[in-house]
Amino acid sequence: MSKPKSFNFSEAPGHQIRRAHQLSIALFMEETAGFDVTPVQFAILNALMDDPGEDQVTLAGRVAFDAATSGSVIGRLEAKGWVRREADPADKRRKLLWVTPAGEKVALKMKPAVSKVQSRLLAPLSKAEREQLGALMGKLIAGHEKQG
Amino acid sequence: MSKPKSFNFSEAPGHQIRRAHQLSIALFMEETAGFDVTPVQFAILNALMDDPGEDQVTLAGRVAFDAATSGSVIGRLEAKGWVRREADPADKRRKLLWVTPAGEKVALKMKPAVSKVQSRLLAPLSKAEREQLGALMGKLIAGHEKQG
DNA sequence: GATAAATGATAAGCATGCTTATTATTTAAG
DNA sequence: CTTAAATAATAAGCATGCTTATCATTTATC
Repeated sequence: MSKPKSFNFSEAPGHQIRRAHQLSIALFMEETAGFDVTPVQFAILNALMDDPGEDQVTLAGRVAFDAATSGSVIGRLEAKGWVRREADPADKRRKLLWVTPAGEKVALKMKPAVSKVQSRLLAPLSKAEREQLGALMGKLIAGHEKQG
Repeated sequence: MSKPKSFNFSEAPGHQIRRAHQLSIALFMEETAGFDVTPVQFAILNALMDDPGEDQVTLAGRVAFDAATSGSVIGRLEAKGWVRREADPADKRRKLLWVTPAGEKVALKMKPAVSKVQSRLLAPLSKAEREQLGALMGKLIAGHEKQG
């Protein structure tokens, strides 16, 4: 309706994505309040449970984190006693990572809440629309990963 | 193919959105390198050009920023001489904002680069898919704004 | 008109998220 | 085998982005 003088902000894809990200994090924090785990921390905990003993670089790549950032996140997880870090005897540059039993317990206990975040986030869309969105986002991301 | 033990991460909407956000920012920084303007700073500059003399709260709401965050972002813009802050004589709590001529010049000069960010971001999608994505994201965001 | 509640801005504190630099270690090249 | 290049981790620095607390000002209430 309104003709913006400079830039149609609300329809800009970058802005939409930022807003969606903002909503996603807010819902996560709301649903998982009390666990004291951020979305990023949960992502790392979760990824590590799938591949125990992974090193930081591989892990960071798999969840698409900056290596420096994931290092500090893992440091916080280690401080909470949810992740264990150990030097690789075969390559002393590397530090291998394991989720501790306590960390695993927390991650498992959080799952229902995390599932609820997803359904709440996508609640405004129909089932068909959710699948469409997932497919489009997947294609968009994959398209950029190829020519990384 | 692989059956994840814990959580299908790459397909989780929150993760997709985070990745897309990451890509969006990276493209922005790449295309606008040399301007020394972050996506958030451009957003504010741009929003202010549409509504000169706006106060921080209204502005923050319009671009969906946290008030504290937008305050510090505006502080940096002010330091660069691109935004002018002035106390509202009618309500001394408020500070009204204007884009300076220098700020306006930078914002205008950046526009082609910003447009390119958008086309590069959406490049993996067809025209129809881009429109679909925009519509779905718009619906998702609007759905959450309603029950804010 | 004094006082309580609300509002706008800022500060402080924490957690990403990035870049660049540094250090330790390993691999590759000669 | 020694030196150069590459790699993994960390540190430091900056910019979001949020919460909570504080301060000044304004509005509402009695």
